[in-house]
Amino acid sequence: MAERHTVQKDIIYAVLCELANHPTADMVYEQVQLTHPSVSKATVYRVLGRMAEQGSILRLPMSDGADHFDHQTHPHYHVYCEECGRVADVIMPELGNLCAAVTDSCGYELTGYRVLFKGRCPDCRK
Amino acid sequence: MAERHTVQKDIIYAVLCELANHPTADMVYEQVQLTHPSVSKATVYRVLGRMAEQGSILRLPMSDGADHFDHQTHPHYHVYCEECGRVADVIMPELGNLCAAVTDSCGYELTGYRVLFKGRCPDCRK
DNA sequence: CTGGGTGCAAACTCTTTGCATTCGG
DNA sequence: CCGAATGCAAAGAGTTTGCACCCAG
Repeated sequence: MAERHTVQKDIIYAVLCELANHPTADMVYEQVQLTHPSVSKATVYRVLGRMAEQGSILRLPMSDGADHFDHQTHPHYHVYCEECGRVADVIMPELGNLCAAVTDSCGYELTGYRVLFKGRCPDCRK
Repeated sequence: MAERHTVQKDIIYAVLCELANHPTADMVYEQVQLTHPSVSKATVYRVLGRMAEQGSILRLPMSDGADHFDHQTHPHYHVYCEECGRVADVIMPELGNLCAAVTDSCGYELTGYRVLFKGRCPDCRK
């Protein structure tokens, strides 16, 4: 019943940290392949999904298809470059105060919120 | 070259307004089927996609799979019920001031941002 | 030993696309 | 008429799942 420790988990988490640039599950898979070709895609998806559920990593749903993952779990925001698809961190004060207003206006009990900025990254602007 | 007016467009837009509850393309398709069984799913996706591109409706990417659509085009926010999937409008002051801070912190040229709240709707809370 | 984890391939969901046909202007 | 829009079915991307085998505790 207890969760087990496996080599695959270590590899996948290590790759996620190494890539750092908010990769998709598929990007993680590709990178894992380079050093550990025997790890299957299903395992990468399962491990990332499980870790995201447990809160040890973050799942970042982007507007365009694939979810990205972030090994940084502290609450922060992201910018998505609409030209190259790159994702960067945004440093900004918390918006926690928004939630109260929302509950008041619609009667929903809030559990969280998600903010995603879009634009063009410094490289694409040049 | 000019865009043409077709019956399908009218039907699809009418259904979108009628459903009002931020339906997915598939929900729109199902509803269209009831009265106009000859309209194909591809057309529903194409028409909704085109209208969203032109700005006559909004595409709302949700965390869970399918995109939802909104016939209300003025800028506003949404809450997603994690229990039943329902989407509601959120009345709240604009957050435009956020963008300046973001450009400063990461060097991205901002084109927009997206906010999505999550929680449980009044029905699911009871 | 035992059942959680893995690998593989097939299945699934949402969406897009190629192509022949239709029909609006 | 002419080409934008449609219908159909097949393909595509991203992700999940069933099942037999494997291995961590």
